[in-house]
Amino acid sequence: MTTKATRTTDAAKPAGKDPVDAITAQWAEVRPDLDTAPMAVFGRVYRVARAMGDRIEKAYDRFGIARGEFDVLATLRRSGEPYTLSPRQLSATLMLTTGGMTGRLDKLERAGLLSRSPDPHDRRGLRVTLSERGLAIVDEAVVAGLEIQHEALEGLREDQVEQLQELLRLLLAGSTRD
Amino acid sequence: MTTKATRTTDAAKPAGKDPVDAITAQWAEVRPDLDTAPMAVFGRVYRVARAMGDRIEKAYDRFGIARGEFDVLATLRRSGEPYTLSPRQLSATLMLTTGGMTGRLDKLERAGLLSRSPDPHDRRGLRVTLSERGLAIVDEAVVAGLEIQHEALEGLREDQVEQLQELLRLLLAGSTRD
DNA sequence: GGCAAGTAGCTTACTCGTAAGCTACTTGCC
DNA sequence: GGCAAGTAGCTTACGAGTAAGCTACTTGCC
Repeated sequence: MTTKATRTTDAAKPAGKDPVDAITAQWAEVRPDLDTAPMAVFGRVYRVARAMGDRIEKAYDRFGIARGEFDVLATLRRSGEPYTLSPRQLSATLMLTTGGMTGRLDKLERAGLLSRSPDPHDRRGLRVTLSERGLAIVDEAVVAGLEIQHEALEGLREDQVEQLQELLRLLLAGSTRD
Repeated sequence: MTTKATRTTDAAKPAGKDPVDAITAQWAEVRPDLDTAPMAVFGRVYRVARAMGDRIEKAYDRFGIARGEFDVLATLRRSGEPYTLSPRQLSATLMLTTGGMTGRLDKLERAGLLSRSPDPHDRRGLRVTLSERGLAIVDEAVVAGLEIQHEALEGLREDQVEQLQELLRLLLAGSTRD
């Protein structure tokens, strides 16, 4: 299945030029000594992340939550019943400072999507629990988000998605090792 | 990386589990009705973007610039001599509001890496020009950044990088169309 | 030529994140 | 048991972005 576009810049593969091609071409012109291949890879990664982040943010709008707030609800949701975690677990999972988590929890608690209660076993700690409304909203929102993501993958065949998956796994490993 | 996580070519799902696998597995448990494949793709994209952003930010530290500031300098640099663009062109290219661009230019001008001068043909406008120091710094910083990115790609063979490139091109197209 | 509409860049108010420091509580060691 | 060190969550100060509104200038149309 490897119809790989080995030849660098011929009329090889389907995809046309995109903004990242324009940028790397400009670099090649002014700094021909640089190997711009990595730039093209990560440039596209950044743009996909940003574009999809914006789209999904917009999809969550109608549920009255921002993306970071969805992430909190989703982390609680996927932890399973009783949908309870500590602020510490949440901030660790979401790679957020504890101060940032305090803010998100404040907003979500005010909106009635979760509640904070004292941890019965550790008086320093709290237990954050999804409310019924929070559960309902996250269960709808996750579907809405997946739909957006699914659409973005429509241009890829099944086997290409799998291939991409494997390559991204390697890329993530390389990007986070040490 | 460690030993031989590079046996990607066979039926065997090669690379070991990563945090994204854990998340999708959790979702599969509590919501077996969902197709979590898109989540796995974009989850890795987000994580790569964030991890590499952090690394590169750190690499630019020694040049005294933040990543967003590098982007401004880089846009000027790759535009070629005389390294001059308008704030409007910069904010459009970098997908930044004009207010945000004002702030970045303020910082960079204060640091002596660029200068603002009136546009001789349009008295509303400005021309932003890279200073000699700005040029020197961006030329060093771009190499430092590429080095980080190159390292992150070490776990991939040449042909895998090309394949990834093509797939990301499709993904970006799907993520930004409409 | 004159005026409405558009554009360039800056300012202001606000949001959401971090870093660092605080208090309260728990843990480990003697 | 008692105390130093560690941990949980909140607060404060700050940074960097957006959205919206401002002034100054340009453009297009009559």
